Amino acid sequence: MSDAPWLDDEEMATWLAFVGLVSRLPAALDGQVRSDADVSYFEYTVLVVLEHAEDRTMRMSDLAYLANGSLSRLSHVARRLEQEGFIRRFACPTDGRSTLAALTDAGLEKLAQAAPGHVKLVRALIFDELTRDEVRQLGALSRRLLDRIQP
Amino acid sequence: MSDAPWLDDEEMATWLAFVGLVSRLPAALDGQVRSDADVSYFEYTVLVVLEHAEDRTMRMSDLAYLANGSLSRLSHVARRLEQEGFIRRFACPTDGRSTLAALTDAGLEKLAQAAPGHVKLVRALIFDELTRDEVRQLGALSRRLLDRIQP
DNA sequence: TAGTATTTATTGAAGATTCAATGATTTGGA
DNA sequence: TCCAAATCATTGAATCTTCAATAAATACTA
Repeated sequence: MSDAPWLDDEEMATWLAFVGLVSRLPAALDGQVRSDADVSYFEYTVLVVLEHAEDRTMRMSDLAYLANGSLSRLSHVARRLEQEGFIRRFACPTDGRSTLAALTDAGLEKLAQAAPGHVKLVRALIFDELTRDEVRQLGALSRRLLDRIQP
Repeated sequence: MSDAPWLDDEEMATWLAFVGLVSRLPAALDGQVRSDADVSYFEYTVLVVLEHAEDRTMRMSDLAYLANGSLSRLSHVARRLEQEGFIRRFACPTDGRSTLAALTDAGLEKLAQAAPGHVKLVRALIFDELTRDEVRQLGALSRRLLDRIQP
């Protein structure tokens, strides 16, 4: 129980900066899509994932996974998005347990509202700060750390 | 409005991994402190920040900043933490607008409950995966990106 | 094939966070 | 000094998320 050595100074400094980033970035992203298109960042992500799916359609559980959220969270959000006409849901023809969600034209317009500002913000916050090598570094590190977390 | 070029493949791959990490890490951290000590990760962070403050005491607004949360969020959380006896609040003697929050002995015990598991998890998820050079890389990148977000 | 376990999705309730409004105090300038 | 502006913190309402329970369909196994 006590066999894990504490972090040294360099690890601690890294951890503080990294966890600060992880804590603050979501609010920054959320603010932009909310003011540009009146959706949360999670809602925006759901729409983006659907946009890139075949037939703009995807199973709820796959959608939840790719949007980095729980199925329950997605289910609540999908109800709201469907009520506002940005997605529609229907039973999966090949597996009776599944529900498919599809992006509507209105949802596509919603995306068009938020996307330019989103790209601009991601550039301003992340990529304008990094050299090409650093982009590769960040990508490689992120993929490895993500693999440790994924269930 | 359309002068921001879209992300290229390498940037997009980096962004997807990074935003996935940012989305999923909080839940992983939250799960550990919640099961070890029945506090949220934000509550845990508040206690940790207080632990390292002079006299284990700090102004609410400074505490909110260092714990990476809004003042309103802290205010709600502080009420809960105070009710459970982990912190106490009192008026600042030098500035009548300010409230000071102090960690109690019970709060210190609470920290002791969560800290070993937290260090172990942070090691398992982050530092066990990285070489010393990569720790420095991640720290340097995180600090620069954090500086772009800070208000 | 029957019966059990697993997967998929939704729901309602409980709890947490955000937003806007409020109040109190201090700061700064006329 | 006095007044307006800014700072600090709290609160309640609205919204969002999590958790546990439920239900339906499919997969597995004897």
